[in-house]
Amino acid sequence: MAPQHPNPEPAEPATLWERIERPAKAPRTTLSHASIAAAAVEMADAEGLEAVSMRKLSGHLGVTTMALYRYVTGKDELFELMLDTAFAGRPPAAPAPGWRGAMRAHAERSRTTALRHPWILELTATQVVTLTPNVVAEIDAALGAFTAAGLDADTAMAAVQAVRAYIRGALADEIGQRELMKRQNWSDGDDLRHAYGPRMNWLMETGRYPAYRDYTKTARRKDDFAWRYDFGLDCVLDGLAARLGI
Amino acid sequence: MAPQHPNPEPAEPATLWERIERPAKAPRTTLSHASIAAAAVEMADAEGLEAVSMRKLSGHLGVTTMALYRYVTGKDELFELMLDTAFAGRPPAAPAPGWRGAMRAHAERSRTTALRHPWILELTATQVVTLTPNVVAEIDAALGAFTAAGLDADTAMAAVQAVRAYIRGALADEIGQRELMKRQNWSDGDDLRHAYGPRMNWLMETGRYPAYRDYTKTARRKDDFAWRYDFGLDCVLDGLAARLGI
DNA sequence: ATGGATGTGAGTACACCGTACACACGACTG
DNA sequence: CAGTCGTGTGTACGGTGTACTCACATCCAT
Repeated sequence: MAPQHPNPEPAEPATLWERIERPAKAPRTTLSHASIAAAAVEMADAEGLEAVSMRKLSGHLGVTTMALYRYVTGKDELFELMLDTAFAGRPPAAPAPGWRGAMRAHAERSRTTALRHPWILELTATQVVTLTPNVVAEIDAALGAFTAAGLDADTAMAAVQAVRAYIRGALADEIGQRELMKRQNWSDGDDLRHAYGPRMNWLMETGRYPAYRDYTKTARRKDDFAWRYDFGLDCVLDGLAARLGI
Repeated sequence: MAPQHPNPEPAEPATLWERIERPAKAPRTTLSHASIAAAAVEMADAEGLEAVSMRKLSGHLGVTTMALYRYVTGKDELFELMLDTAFAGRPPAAPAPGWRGAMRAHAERSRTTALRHPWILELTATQVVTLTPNVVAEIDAALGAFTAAGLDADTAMAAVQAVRAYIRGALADEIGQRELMKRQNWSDGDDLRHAYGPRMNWLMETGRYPAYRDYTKTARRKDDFAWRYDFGLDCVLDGLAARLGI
């Protein structure tokens, strides 16, 4: 055992964001948090989240696998980095009037981001820590919009969570369906339901799901994602307005 | 190459649920879909979803790994089986009056199930196919509740999806926070925020998130999950009632 | 009753994954 | 000019999902 250093640990910066902030000495400048994150996001966009492995990512960057671990303590932190990158560069606070406008803008931005980076939903469900700087900024803005309307901290957070919960769930639904269609090169939802059929048909044949069966036969807006998204969002916002008197 | 059978493939049952239905000849009866699913659910409940591997599961069942593949085409189908099992045995349609009662019951059942099997949310986000028989039954019941109130198929589905989207998102939030607390043996949310601190504190110190910072200091119901859940649910239901005139 | 068909579980093997560890290089600081 | 420390390299280990082949138990038709 070596001379046994007196201080067990000097003062490791510990958190990822703190480490990023100070620009590092830069002896060799091949890699950076930004370049790693960008490459990972690109890979996930193109081939899906499960295609992002430390090996493939390092190969894509022309670097050994273990080099990544200088910037990231493990794959979890890589995911955090990706998440924050996906939510970066979005309009800080669109010129929307009142809390309602702010929440609509928030919802629209969320959908745009999720459609561009479908793996986000998978990530936020798996990941333990999802509160990256850009995500916190988003929540902070929403929170501010409600407190500005006169709500106390608890109620404002409850309102924010109600809206964000809906957004998250609705997007998870939509993305899930879209990914299923994409995976099979289907353009139309009818294709989906047709080849989804082997399972769905059999289930429907059992006659146990009359309402669902009726829906599949008579519905017309089965693929109108945007309409359904806005419809649900309006319900939540209406409910908030009525219930909180704002 | 053997005599080259004329029919390339006789007629494989293909879908998991179809295969389950017919009980199979049963030459050896060590395993069954039910026993596999039950063991997997038990493992996931106890040690988390990531602890469920084909090897560990087979070991737990006293069987070789590959034996499982006689009942399941791959891990995806195992997950499907688990999902369906988790949603099984729930009261088919509680004696709740009207669509509103039905949706409240639906929401409560969903929360109970999610708290009992936290891995469900992780699963539905990752899984391509989440429409297992028991899940479809749930949707069918909800759909029926709305059509009974006079809604057409499209609107009824939009309403169902609005409610289910909120439920899904809200539970994902709650479960995520609870899992984070459980993972560290924290009992209180303050513990969470305290040790979450290294990251959170630093972010807050930047002063970039005034509203969020204010919330962390003045809020009192930070851990009242049930209250927030019901609050958001009521908002959605109020919005539906007002917007659809039901 | 008996012989073959049929499905079951065993065993082996492969490719891939995340990451721990020890080492070599090279630019900045003194 | 010399030393240091951050940076990237190489190797290795344990774990994963699953494809393939083979021995055997059970049931059905004879």
